[in-house]
Amino acid sequence: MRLSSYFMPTLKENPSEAQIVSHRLMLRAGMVRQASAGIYSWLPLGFKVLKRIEQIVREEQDASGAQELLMPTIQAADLWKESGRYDDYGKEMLRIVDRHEREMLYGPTNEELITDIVRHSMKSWRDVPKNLYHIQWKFRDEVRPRFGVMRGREFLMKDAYSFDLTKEAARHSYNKMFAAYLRTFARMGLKAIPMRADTGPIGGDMSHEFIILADTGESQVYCHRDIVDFDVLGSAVDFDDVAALQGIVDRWTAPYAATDEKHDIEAFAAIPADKRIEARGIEVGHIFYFGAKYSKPLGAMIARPDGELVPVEMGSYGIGVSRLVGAIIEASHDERGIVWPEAVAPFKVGLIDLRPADAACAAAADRIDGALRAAGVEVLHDDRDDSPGAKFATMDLIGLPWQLVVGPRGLAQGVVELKQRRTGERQELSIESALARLTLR
RNA sequence: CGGGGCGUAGCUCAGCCUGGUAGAGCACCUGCUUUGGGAGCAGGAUGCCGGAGGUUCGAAUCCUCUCGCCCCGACCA
Repeated sequence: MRLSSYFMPTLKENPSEAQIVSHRLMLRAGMVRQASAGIYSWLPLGFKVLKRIEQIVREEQDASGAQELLMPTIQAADLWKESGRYDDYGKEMLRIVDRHEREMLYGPTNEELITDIVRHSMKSWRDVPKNLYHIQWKFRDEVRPRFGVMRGREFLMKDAYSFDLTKEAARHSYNKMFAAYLRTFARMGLKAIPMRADTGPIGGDMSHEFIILADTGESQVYCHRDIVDFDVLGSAVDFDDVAALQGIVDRWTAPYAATDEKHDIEAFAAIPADKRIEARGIEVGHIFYFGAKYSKPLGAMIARPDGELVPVEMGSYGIGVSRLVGAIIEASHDERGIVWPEAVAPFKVGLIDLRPADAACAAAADRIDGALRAAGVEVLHDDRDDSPGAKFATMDLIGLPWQLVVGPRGLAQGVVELKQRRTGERQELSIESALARLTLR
């Protein structure tokens, strides 16, 4: 992509409405534009990142055996009256009346809808287990949206719902999501720590928030250092191996890790001082077992092998996809701008042509651009007629993992400069070795 | 929903107190010079001063109402 024709309206100055760093950088990098409070348009650069994150989430859900579907954003109020949540949900729910005076709502979540789908077609123990998910826009009319896309009113969320015959089977479904989440966040270059979360009226130990550590996080969290140093899961996870999966969950839930509201001061104090971590965290995922909370009132019953009808055992599993865009920036930036983990970066390489007016520079840059694209590497090629400083600053701001600088000075020596955004490390190489480096893997 | 603040050019903001032809920097357009970390000079375009009422000869400025946005708190993924 040539920057001269790409729609990427960057800002040199900080918009006054943005306080938190990810919000500022997203606006400055031209990733999003606020449409109204807590509601954003996603511009090309931001949309690319959003789709990358969404795709990683999708791949890992699929790998765990979950099946994707798509439910609507607008739901009928009737279902919510049936579950009893229509009145409970309060003003956070955006209520709409259609032309027939029928009460509708913009879905803040989908438990009712999925349960409705399932109750009509899941009748027997033979129909479970199932895990159905979708990635869809939700709306919660927050009193005070803030932090840009991290706490918007409209947000993109992956929500999965599991269906099982027994609580034991539901635990395995829960564990699958637990492992899938570890993999998902690790792939995005994040250290997400599962922390025991409030289970509400259900009780038990089956609710975890996945928290990433970032100085600007919204909540205070406490954990044992060991869990931060845990290895990311290898590629081989057998999601059908009940015992192995339980082992993974046991291992990750053994060290102390809690958010402020679940914090146990005594238990934390028992950890050796040098192993205690007190930090700020951002919740990017939440998994939850809730048994028959919805299946019972909505009559989602399945027949056991002995013929008795029982409410299906359910769990729900959310990942804040749009929130992750902000959260990743919170966890990965410096004073010059965003530092994208390669897996979610909008482009892998920023190709800077320092002097597009110079025929040799332009030819070299074009050749590199073509070679990278032919190798399947996404490139943002800065071919604008602008000062070098402006180009470097823009490229640092938008945070592409690699910058490849082509200029007259280097070309005269037969070299280009390759810079790694994260470390700032630069190296002069021949065009061929730079290409080889960037097209590896 | 309580408390506070801000709406003036695409962005950051001055002007408002004390009413009198709407400003600066950056960004944008033209030309020239420049070219390895947000360049220089010259010229140019850009605004219903958030909206509606009112006071006044005259309102960005004073008064009333309203809408929007931001921050702190409570709440939440």
